[in-house]
Amino acid sequence: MSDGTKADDIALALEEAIVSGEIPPGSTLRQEHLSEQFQVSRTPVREALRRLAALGLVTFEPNRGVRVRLLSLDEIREAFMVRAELESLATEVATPKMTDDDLAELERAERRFSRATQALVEMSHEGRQDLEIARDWLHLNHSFHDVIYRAADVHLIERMAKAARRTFLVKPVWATGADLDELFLKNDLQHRAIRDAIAARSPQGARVLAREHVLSSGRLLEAILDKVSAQAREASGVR
Amino acid sequence: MSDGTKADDIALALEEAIVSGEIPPGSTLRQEHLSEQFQVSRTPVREALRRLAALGLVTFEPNRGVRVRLLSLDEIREAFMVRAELESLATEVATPKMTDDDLAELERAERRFSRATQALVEMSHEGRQDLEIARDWLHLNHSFHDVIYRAADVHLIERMAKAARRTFLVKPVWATGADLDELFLKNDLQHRAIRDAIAARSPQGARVLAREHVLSSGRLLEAILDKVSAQAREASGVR
DNA sequence: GAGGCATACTTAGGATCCAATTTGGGTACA
DNA sequence: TGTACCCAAATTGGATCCTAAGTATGCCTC
Repeated sequence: MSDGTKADDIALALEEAIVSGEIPPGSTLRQEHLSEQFQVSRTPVREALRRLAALGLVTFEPNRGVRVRLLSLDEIREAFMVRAELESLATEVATPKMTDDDLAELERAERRFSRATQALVEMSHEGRQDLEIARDWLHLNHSFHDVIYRAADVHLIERMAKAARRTFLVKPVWATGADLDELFLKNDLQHRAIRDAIAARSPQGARVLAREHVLSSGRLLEAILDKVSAQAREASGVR
Repeated sequence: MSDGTKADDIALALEEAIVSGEIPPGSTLRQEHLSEQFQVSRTPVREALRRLAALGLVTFEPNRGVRVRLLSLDEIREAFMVRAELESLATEVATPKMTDDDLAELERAERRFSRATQALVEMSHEGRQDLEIARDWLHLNHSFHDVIYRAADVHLIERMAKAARRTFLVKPVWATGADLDELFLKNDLQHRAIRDAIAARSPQGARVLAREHVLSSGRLLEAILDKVSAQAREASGVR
């Protein structure tokens, strides 16, 4: 019960659980079950669900319950298109506004992300699957862009772009492999290029690079999804 | 109680009332007042408010009530930037997908909007203030873009662009005058240009035109807001 | 034995009730 | 006279209860 109302807390917790894949897409949520899980009555639970419904994470089916939304590949592609437009816009707006402090922070964020990418690639070479490293990678990826948002001071754009971020699940992001390493490294290099363009005070350049970067991330995710489903097919074929 | 739950109905009604300016921005909403207004208990009212809060139309201040969000000029500008990006993206996506039927419908929408613009300009010349005509104009403006969205078949983009549409109020749109006529007519011509680009199967061209069109609409709204506030200043000065 | 209808059970929607927090006014004291 | 404190009224947040809608199960009929 960190802050404010319980409905908000529950909404946050459920959002996290849905986005992280802890609650599988397509499953139906029982209000009573949630209420005893969070040790509250059904009232705040329902208010939280209304919020999630407005965000598009769940759908209400009157008198039948709420269902966790499951996204098609098309919708995931759309989400990346939206992010590409909005993040590139934010980057363009941010470029002239970035102070030296902001640039220094951006560089720190970029370094941290670089290290996370290194760790991910090493992990891939060793054939390990460390969910914590993968989660860190994703989080630091977002952190980089968050620095830009903060400098751009565009609350509405930020809010909508982050809504687009939340539409797809991060759970299946944990396929790695030699074929993907190249894409991961490219992703890392793109951060550097974006920062260079900002440092060079080129709004248009930064914009184009940011756009390409997000679309490239989308292709990376698609490659990962392909690989995951291929592995799943193989596994079921063996069985 | 057209469909589904009362919470949904109330949310729709409140959304309309807020966007239309019927409920003034910055005012606080009393749950009990709303419940007797809609002839229901406070429970569905609160669920409706949660939905509006998730959409960003109102803000919850714990134990203090909900406040209708009031937007700064900066945020209105942001909303138009978002719309410019998303609508141009949708237009680009739609262009190769438009069937002849879609194009015919787009032309009809454009014609209707043209007539609404004519009516608006005539009204301006006669010095009248007809809220119905103005409302029609805005509605038909949206209709034109809705045809494009339908053809593009991009639900997420459409949802987010429409969320951006809803962030600003349409109430102050009712200043007219000779200085604004030019901008209204330009707006109308841009629709024609966009349709021509789509008909010529030029996704990039349509995209650029759509972007410029939305940004131009933003400048139009700013001009209107300027005029309205100037008139308000004059009125209070006279008094 | 299969299909349809009725009934019981499950679950969501909505109303009412209680608790907790805020705010405004009034009073007492410096 | 101004300020601080306290109490009461108003209002929201949350819990419980009731109703209605939907689903499943079982019985009856063909």
